[in-house]
Amino acid sequence: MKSLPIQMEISSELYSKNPDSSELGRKIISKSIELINEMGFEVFTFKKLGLAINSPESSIYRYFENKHTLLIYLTSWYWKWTECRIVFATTNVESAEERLRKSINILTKPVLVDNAIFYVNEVLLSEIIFSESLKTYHTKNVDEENKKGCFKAYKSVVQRVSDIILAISPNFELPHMLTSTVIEGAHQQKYFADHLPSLTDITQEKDIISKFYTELVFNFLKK
Amino acid sequence: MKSLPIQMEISSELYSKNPDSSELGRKIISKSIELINEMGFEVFTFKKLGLAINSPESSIYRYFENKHTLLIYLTSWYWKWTECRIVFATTNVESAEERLRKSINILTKPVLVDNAIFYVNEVLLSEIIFSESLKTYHTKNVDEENKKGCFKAYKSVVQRVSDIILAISPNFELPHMLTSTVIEGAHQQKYFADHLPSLTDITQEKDIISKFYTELVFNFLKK
DNA sequence: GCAAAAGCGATAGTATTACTATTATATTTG
DNA sequence: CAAATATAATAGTAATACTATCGCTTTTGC
Repeated sequence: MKSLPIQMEISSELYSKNPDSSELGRKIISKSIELINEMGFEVFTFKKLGLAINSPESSIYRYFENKHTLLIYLTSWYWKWTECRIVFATTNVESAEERLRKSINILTKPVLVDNAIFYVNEVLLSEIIFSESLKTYHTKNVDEENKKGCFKAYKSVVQRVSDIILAISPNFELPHMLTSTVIEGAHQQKYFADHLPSLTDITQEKDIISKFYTELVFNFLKK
Repeated sequence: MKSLPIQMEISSELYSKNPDSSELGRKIISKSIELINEMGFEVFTFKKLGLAINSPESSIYRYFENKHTLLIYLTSWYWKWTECRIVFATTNVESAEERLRKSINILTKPVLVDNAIFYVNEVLLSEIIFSESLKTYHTKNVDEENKKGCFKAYKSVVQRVSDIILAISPNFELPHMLTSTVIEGAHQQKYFADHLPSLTDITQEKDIISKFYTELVFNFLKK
């Protein structure tokens, strides 16, 4: 995708002060993506982030309540952006099968180029999503945060893909289940390949994950 | 399954002192299952556990290095036990298809009765596995813990199911991927049904999850 | 049956994390 | 240019996740 004149509009529930509105805010986003990727989300702290951008911890708290909220922000950003990519990849494509194929491709492969928004490294961000996005909703506060709309962007992507599935098989009753199985499954299989290889079968290229889920879906819908 | 004269043998890497060897140890296991289930793993602490069993925090540390190790222990216990259930359900069953069907059933449904080992409530434990077991390996120390053998019990289950799949489709190249997709997918879909319902399609009975993954697998293998 | 070892309870203490508060200075804005 | 706002610098707090010590009890090994 070439650089597009877009700006991700992130729901104001997800920050205290919009990080897109200031130099410091953009530095927070940019550097946190780098750091979370390097050290992992658990080890990452606002103190370390502050050190890395030469700002006190307390300044970061003006933008985000805590590091968990920041992760939700990053994840939402990613899903908004992914929705854009899906829309661009599928508009004017007549065949619903082809639209689904392209969507699954986008959802199951890590991002390889970085050029949409200058202060966001989409390649690193997608790595974070693949390995850490589970942590956005596997918490004590899921229900509360869900009510606040923290996961809207993700749901919207799932809904969009479900709609494509329904265009292919109008009577299929579990399109959301199928879609979320593919998305989360692809993330997990990549994680397994990197850390617990005996839970997967990846020896060669990792595109096997994408192929696997594509086949899984199309075999299921063709029954 | 009727009560069986078995004892789960848990690798000694997973504890400092074997909790099965003393009253206090068994109380730790028993109560931690209750507490983690009630309050969630994040909120659970050894301090709270100590309070609940009237023992000091420090005594618990004699059994487990930290609460994460305890979760790995519980998870391993569950997988050992699940492997037993799969073995019992599939021995003397001639048809590989039937063996696979039974295995998927065991893997995708939460446990409903509790009677294998007196100090372990298997119903609650399975709830913990469905909602929290991801947290055993989504950490900074995965690789290290994997080397120590912390996930052997889980891998063994995946291997066993993969073997059944290969008995059906000897040339299929991704049996582990398929198996772990089913296990983790079923856990996740239940979690979604409970907390993020728009990511799934569950309105009626939850057995739909089991049916979905059974169909998914058999459609895939029948191609 | 007794000495040595191990297990346990009670308590105290430490380092780190995840914030919150305060104030002075700098920057923006109306 | 005055008022509002943002930031830097620093300090402080509560909770968590351990670690250490010590005296008492129970177990065990001979």
